[in-house]
Amino acid sequence: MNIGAAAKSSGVPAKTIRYYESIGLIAPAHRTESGYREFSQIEIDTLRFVQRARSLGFPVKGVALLLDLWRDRSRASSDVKAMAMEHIGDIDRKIAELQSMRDTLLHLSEQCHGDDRPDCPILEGIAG
Amino acid sequence: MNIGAAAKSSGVPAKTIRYYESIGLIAPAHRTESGYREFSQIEIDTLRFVQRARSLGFPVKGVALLLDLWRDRSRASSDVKAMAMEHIGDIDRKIAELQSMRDTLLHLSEQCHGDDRPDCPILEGIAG
DNA sequence: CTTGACCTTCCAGTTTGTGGAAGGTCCATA
DNA sequence: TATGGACCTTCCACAAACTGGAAGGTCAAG
Repeated sequence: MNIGAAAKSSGVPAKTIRYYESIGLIAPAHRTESGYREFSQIEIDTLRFVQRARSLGFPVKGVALLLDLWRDRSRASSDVKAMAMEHIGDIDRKIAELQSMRDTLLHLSEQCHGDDRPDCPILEGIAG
Repeated sequence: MNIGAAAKSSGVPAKTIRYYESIGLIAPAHRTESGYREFSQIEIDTLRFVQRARSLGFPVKGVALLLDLWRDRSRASSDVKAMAMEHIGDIDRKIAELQSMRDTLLHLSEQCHGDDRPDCPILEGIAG
């Protein structure tokens, strides 16, 4: 399978596959005589794993760790769970921050007429 | 006021003030004979505005627009409100995405023993 | 043999700063 | 007056995670 087919099959864009290879997240692909990359089913599976882990918000370095655990048949599931819980904590902090922004903005917006007049509690609120 | 005092007074780090100047978000500061930047109270107020708008999650380009509206005494408050509502929409989308990640991760984590055994529904879930 | 869809590498840009090096300035104290 | 420490200056590099585009090679069908 060449990179275009691998991209379609894994959900990771061709450009991104090359990028992942360049940063060492995935192993360098085998090449045909003419230099085209070739991907086996195992490599497609790996790419799909990466894609899913990324879509769960794990940073690329976290995905690298997850890949190591995934391939380590003697891993302890507690190690994986610890990573997941820590990541959930990160997500919770982000949600809380966004929620706080949202609350403030909504509060300010509710006080703003939103008409042709210049009077604007939103700007006043930001100015403090 | 030199840049260090401006930083303390506005909450924007000195390095970041220089950066904002370099990208044109704020006007170039006046300089003393020896080349030090000097900030007036108005500039401190502007920096504080920028700091607050950023902390509400507005991107730098959005802050630039807000600054324009802030300084435009003939603005319509509806323009400001529209920006705020759009930004709230962005935030809502981010929150929803994070919430979805969180739900999936928590669901997988709940199925994982988290002990010494290698069996791990989290990795299985990511692998698909 | 040509054409179009692939593939290759490499460089640049995105966003929002942060860290650090090399060197000039200012003020207080010895 | 000299000197030391805390400022300030510019400039370059790095962070995360890609994405776009240019220039050029390859493959398969008609």
